[in-house]
Amino acid sequence: MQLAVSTVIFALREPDRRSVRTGADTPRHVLSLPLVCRVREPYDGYWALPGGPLRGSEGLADAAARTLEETTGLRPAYLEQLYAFGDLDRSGSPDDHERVVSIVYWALVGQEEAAGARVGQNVRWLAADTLPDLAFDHNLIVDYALWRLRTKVEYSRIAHAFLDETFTLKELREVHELVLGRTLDPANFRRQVEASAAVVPTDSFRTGGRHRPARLYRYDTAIPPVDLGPLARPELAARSDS
Amino acid sequence: MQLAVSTVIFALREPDRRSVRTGADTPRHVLSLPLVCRVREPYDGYWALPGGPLRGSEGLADAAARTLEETTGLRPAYLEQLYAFGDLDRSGSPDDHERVVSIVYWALVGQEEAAGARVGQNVRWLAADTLPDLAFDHNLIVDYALWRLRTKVEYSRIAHAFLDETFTLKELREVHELVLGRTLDPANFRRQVEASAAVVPTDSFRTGGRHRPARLYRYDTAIPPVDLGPLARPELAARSDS
DNA sequence: TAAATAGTGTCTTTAAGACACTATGGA
DNA sequence: TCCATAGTGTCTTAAAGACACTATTTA
Repeated sequence: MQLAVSTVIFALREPDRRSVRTGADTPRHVLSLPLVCRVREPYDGYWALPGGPLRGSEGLADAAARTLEETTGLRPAYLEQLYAFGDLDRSGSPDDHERVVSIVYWALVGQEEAAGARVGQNVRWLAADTLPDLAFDHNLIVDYALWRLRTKVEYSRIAHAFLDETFTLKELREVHELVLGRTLDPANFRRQVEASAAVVPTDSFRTGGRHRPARLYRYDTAIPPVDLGPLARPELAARSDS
Repeated sequence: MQLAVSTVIFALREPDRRSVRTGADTPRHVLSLPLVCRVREPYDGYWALPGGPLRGSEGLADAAARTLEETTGLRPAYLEQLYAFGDLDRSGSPDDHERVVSIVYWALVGQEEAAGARVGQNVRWLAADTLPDLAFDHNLIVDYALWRLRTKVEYSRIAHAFLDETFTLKELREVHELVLGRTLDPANFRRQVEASAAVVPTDSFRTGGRHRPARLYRYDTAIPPVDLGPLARPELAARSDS
């Protein structure tokens, strides 16, 4: 029996230049995740989630953060356990009866951090909504992580993890719109965010557009991004603000 | 490295006869869970969650259902993965550096089923809100399971798992009240349940009280109890109605 | 017929959503 | 000066909660 730890890493990235849509209302960012190309059987040549075996001296979340760092050079702004997969038919090849239990985490990476992502030899970022067939049951795992991300964005503060330290309410709203896949009313969104006390206004403004500058807000770090109940010990790696 | 599967099993049981409160408004049932007394170090003599190592030929949920059956003879009406615990300091004894990763499930058992629970030599049911110090990190695990149960009761249909095939709306409301620890308005509760279409009225009534008989409802099995998104394959063991 | 719970009606409060409106910096 | 977005006001709708009220059975 093998025990592995894998991570579904989400970031908002510049869309591929080869992308067809370059119209006026094309969103500037695409929800993407880094995948690793397998170089041996089973699933030789298929894309797979970054991960690896659990080492003897690290916790589960540590292992997730380590493989995340090894494949992308990034540090996550948010990290949470997703699910433990341990069915017997996961290996794909019916010959192989070696059982693999995968404890999967999911992570969010900020814009600034993601921009400097190291792209290794066998690593590529793919858009989350147009994934090819992945190795093992990794399509199911990504689908589940996407579902968790979408449901959690609506009742928690994890959307901030995609942004830099300060941001306008429009930028925060666009993160929600990108994740949820639908537009949100700017006026109502503003009121909800302000009422939730999740963000704190700063004295700075984002200028440059052909319009009135927008106030910059910052995340109130005193408020935890999600309510994990008794599991409140944060597995969230500290943000690299340096 | 060892991989174990444990289960937090909840049922509503008759309160202990030794219980102090026998006043008029004492609730008839208590949220309880079966625990196993350890007979060796570490934590010799402490109560612990039922569980055991994962066998080579079974899935994770199968292992949870198996240990549940072995310790209590019961079949769960609801079974869901809770969390994977794998920190390095879980063993309790600082000498023992053997790492144990526990994949924990939580289960709900119906009233009829729980009434016939087999009580083994080292098994005892304890009230969930007055637990003693348990072995390992099992207090934290139970706290988290309780938190999940309480939050999930409010937006899903798992409360039905505690009841028999047919039940009155008062009985369903009392389950919610017992789990949530507060009273609910009967009129509003009735409307919410009816609006959710989770239950179907039958033509039978519960008679016997010194009052108007209450209509019996049954759970609409066509509606899944929870929304697990892409993980919708049910891990719920079928209810033993025989 | 009275006790006790089943079940209904309706008012208030709160939050979400739709959408018109004012404010202001920059081309 | 006008465009584009920032930001505000307000109406409608839906849901939750409080609580008075009627209905029906058994002791």
